[in-house]
Amino acid sequence: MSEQQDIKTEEKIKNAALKLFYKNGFAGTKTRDIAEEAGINIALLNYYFRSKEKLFEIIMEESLQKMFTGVKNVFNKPSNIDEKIKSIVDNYIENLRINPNLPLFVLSAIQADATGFMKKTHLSKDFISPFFNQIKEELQTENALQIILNILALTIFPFIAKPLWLILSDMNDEQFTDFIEERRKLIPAWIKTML
Amino acid sequence: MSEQQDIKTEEKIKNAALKLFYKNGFAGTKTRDIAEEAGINIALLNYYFRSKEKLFEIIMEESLQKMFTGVKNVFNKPSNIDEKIKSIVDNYIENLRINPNLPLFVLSAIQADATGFMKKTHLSKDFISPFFNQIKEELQTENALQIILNILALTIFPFIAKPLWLILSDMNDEQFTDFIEERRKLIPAWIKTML
DNA sequence: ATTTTCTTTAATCAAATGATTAAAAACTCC
DNA sequence: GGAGTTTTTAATCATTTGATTAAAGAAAAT
Repeated sequence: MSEQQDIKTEEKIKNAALKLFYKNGFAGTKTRDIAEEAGINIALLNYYFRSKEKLFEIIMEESLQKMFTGVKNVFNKPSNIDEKIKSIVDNYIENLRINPNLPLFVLSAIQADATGFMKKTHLSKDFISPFFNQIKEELQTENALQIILNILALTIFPFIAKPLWLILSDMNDEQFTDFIEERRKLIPAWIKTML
Repeated sequence: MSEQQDIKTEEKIKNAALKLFYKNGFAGTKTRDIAEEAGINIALLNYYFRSKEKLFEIIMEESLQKMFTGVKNVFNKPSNIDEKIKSIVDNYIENLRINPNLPLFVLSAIQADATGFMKKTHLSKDFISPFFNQIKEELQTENALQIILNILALTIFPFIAKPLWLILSDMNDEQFTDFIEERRKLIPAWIKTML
């Protein structure tokens, strides 16, 4: 068996699918586009993944993994709040540099089918509870949820709004990268001033 | 001519189209779905709007209007920064209460076709310049762009991430509304502490 | 009332699209 | 090197989908 080759073809399809799903969503991505992008025959897509839908589910599952595994570990790490905030921001920005349109992909898919998503994912309150409780107790604030959402908003939103922001701010890609690098340092400071 | 009836049918189609485009995007929305949602024959869609694409462009144009006209006026109003920040947040939250998934719709569409969008819209640096310069000059800060993005992020992101946030925070719709109402007051204060 | 114009419908078309099939090609193992 | 297995391809199918057409129905104008 050409183990090496098998993995390569399967991976080629997944890479192509990810790229197109991220850009155009499920309905906007045609199996023929994926095949062309991957440089393979359309039938291979069904041979390896049975259907476009199954392929999408795999991409989605791995995307959720990328989006949440890192932060989950940070949430559960035994360190102080300042360190955690810094880690969360660093973690997200690092991931988003590699996959800038992962959030829009995930959030669009959830919006299109929130109930279907709920059934498949294992996300719940438990996910943020450790961090939520730490903020609430150590800082004696009732705004722990607001603060958590602020961290996510300040970090993730720029990537979601990037194409529009480039127009509004008249930046190019390189300037945007610098702009984000600046934010990476500023966001933890901003959050601290809110507390 | 049944002027009244005409407007009604056209409006029914537009309302149905907006609802479905917002939820499922352009590719995910089928003309038959729009027709069914509007309670009309498919041919009427083409009779009134020539094509699905033209209908989409109209919805997009009106959406951009809703998304930017209000803020543009605030930007250009001769008032102090604190007042402006408050107005921007109030303005957005009011609009987003009515059309919660407008931002995701617009941002997804831009991502799918950034160049096509650039050609049609008249947005540019000029849009934020008045507010940008005011912040820069009155507050002597180099972070004016970061601050503007923060206002947008803190205000808009919760609506984009709403379906996911409801799961993560274990809120229901009513609690989310209260949560946003709280933010409406908190965001201007948070921004002030950043300056 | 009758003609004319505007609106709506059912039926249909052509292209796009997800999926399958049968056969060829490549590879593995003996 | 040949049987058996896995991978790949070209061709095709059935359905979906955006759009059109021709005719019916409703309203307006004369």
